[in-house]
Amino acid sequence: MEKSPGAVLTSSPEEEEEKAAEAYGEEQQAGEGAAPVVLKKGPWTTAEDAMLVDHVRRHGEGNWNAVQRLTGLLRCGKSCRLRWTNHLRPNLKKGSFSPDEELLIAQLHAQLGNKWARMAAHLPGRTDNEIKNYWNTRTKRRQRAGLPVYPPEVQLQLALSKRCRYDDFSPLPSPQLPGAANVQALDAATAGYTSSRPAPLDLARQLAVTNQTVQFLSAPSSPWARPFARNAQYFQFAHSSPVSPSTPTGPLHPVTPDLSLGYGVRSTDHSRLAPLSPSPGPRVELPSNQFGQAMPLTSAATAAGLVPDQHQNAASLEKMLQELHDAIKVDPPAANGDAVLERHGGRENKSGGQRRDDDMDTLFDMMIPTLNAPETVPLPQAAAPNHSGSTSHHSSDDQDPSTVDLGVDLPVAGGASSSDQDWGLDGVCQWSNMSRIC
DNA sequence: AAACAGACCAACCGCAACTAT
DNA sequence: GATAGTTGCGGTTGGTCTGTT
Repeated sequence: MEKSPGAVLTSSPEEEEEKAAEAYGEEQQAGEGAAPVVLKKGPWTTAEDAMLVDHVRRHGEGNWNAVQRLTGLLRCGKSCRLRWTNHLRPNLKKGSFSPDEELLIAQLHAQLGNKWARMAAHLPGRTDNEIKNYWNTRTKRRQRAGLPVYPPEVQLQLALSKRCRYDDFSPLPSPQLPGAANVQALDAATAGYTSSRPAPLDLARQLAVTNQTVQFLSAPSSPWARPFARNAQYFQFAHSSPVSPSTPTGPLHPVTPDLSLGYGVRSTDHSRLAPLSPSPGPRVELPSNQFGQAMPLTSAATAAGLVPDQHQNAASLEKMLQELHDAIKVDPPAANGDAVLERHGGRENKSGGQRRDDDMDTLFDMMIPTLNAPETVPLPQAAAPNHSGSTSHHSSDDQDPSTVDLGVDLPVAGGASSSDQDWGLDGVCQWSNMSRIC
């Protein structure tokens, strides 16, 4: 919105300017010992803006309480600072947020919580107030609709970071980065881990760089991989013949949450964001709650439709998962029952395998609320606002990042349909296109 | 056309951290 | 170390705009 600063004034800006000038003159005449100046509140006038800009031009930023004294502007220092930082300072980017910015905000919020100023530092030209307003309105709307607050990519990252407690939580790769740079960014994001633990992005990175299609022709031997197989209908198999979502006989639904594009980049948004690879080569697809339309498939039907040349891919993925499985152990449940994933060199202990399996189930549950009943995937328009998704309120300000538990409450949609609707491929219900759906 | 609801935005308030004396 | 002043941040409020009924 580009509202005029004086839009809500009961008097015109000119009148306000006149009043300000009068007050300024009176104050000058009154001199020392005069009654305390009654500072003005409310929207700023263009004249006040001009005075403030002129002051900053002369004296620079800071020392805001001196503005009133030096210019006669009837505003407190706080108000001056706010006006300057939010509206008058140069290089401010006005207008609505771009899809990239929206995604970055989601990522940053997942990472930082309500740290608007720190988020603004990652968004040049944007103010904390702007980001805060944006997030609050979008979040409120989505919660009311029972939709997940975070995009699926961010949910996955949250799921991984929530299940695994690490020494740090590295910056996310920028969605603006081109594909190769994103892989580098992922590397950079994981490179700072000095402990023996894996970086939280490792799983996704491995999946991203594997660059292979996946398939499950039979139940995987690894319990770690079973959830993937159980939800195989949510994987895309790039090697197979293209299966149209509308193809009645198509066993697979081409969902495309492409982690290889860096967290937060939907592969369905290639027009907006650079893909990892310039060529549409085969890639691993992770489960997603994105649906172009309803696909009431069962895993059995999915498996029945697999083509033989995908067998090798399944083995490849399973091998990769097994390696990951071997590299991670699960601590005994904490007091609160949370399992803690940690790296270790040996094989799993007796109970670890089951818990890893549970972890992956949990991950899928968080990612895809419909997984437990895929046959009931409703039509996109059947939103079910029966769950108040919640954002974590990170009240523990400035916690030591080495100990911070990014316990963001994953805003899982209560209704199976909500995520379908929200992250649909038709552009109607995308993250960045929510403004008028409720 | 009017009423209403929701979205959007600017600005205020209180608090905490920081800095100077 | 205590105090006052300043700055920054996050939560909240209130006004306007816009779409819907």
